[in-house]
Amino acid sequence: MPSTKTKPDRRSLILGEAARLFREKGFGGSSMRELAERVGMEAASMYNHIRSKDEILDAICFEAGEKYNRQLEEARVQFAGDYPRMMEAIIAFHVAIIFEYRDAVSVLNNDWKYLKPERLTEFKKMRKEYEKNLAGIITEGIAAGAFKEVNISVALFTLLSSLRWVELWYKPGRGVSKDSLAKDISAILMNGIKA
Amino acid sequence: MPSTKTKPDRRSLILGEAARLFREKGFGGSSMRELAERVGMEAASMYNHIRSKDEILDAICFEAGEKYNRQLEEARVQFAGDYPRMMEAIIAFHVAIIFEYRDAVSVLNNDWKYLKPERLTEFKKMRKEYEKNLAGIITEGIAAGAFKEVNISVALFTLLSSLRWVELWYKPGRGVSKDSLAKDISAILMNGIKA
DNA sequence: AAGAAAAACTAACAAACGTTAGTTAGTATT
DNA sequence: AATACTAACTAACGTTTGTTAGTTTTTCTT
Repeated sequence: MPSTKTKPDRRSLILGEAARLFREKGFGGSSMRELAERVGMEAASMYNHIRSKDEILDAICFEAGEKYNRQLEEARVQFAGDYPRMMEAIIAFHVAIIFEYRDAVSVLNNDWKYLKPERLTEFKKMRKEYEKNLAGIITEGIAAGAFKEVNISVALFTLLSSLRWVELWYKPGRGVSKDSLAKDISAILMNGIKA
Repeated sequence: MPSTKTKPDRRSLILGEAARLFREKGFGGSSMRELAERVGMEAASMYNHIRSKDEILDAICFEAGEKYNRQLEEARVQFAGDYPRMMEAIIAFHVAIIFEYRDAVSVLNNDWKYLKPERLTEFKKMRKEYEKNLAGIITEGIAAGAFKEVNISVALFTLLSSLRWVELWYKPGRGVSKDSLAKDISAILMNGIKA
């Protein structure tokens, strides 16, 4: 049979450790030598598994980005027509992705601007597309009478930024479950804080 | 009379240009030579006005941080007892500071982690204190019956992150006034988006 | 067991980094 | 006019950077 979990998979190890390091020190502040130390090999040895430092950043950003794209499409079809539930699902999967891929999400959010020019353009396109889809959902929700007539751009970015902060704020050890966190965020964004 | 606007004030020029550069490329991604080029002098010449690259970051972060502290204290006393209005004022001054000191705010938000260890500790303390004050306001607002019984930490970070995003999203040329933006954000955070 | 392929190593490169030293030109003070 | 100060300059320093070359060790295949 084909090896299912036998491979050590050094490349994934490097990418994962790189995400951790970039999260702590930023892309520019992280050196290949320090990364190599964490991985447990010499800097030069890593080049047997990756092409360049830029390629590492590239892989992390786009792999994480695609996770978001897939989940958004899934929520779109699964809760078609039911906008409040769809929105809750969107909030929930954002939280879930952050819980599972915390380091990569951090890199996606903070270090995307250091992508090589050509790929940077593509990344921005992907991101804009995501925002457009999400804005579309809000617009439809308003049209369907499910949402208030809020400013769509402001609602979009309030939503995205509230979710982004989870990555910056959430500390794994604190015993906060992702379900309760998603629920609390939903409560505030859906109903506000005013009594 | 003492010179009120006669001084060229190279130090401020350097700090301002540094904020712009750090915003674009990050602290680690910005070199003293590139900064010097933007300022219009040689890299070495800047050391007549600043002590080190770290000192630049330090000055930007703490100066911007103090603006927030002052304004929060002001809102606290000005709207004592009226929690909805106080919250709206807080949202408004966050937006106002971002409109006026966009670059510095970006550095404050993104590059604070590169402060020298000793100052980093102090910065974190300042930040934690700010969050504590804001959390206190929310808590009091709930006790006074002005706010719903939301999760305080989640409300706090939803608020802060929604405001933080303004810096990332807002493009100066787009003709969005800071008053209308503050109003739209307030509407969503206070009342939610659900119809 | 032999040979091939993969993955580690050491050593070194050229470039860029923050910063210092030493000097010079312009400006203000005496 | 002499002096002191400010702010610019050029040149260079010692590190660190990402990366390559060449070699040796480990692992897989036959």
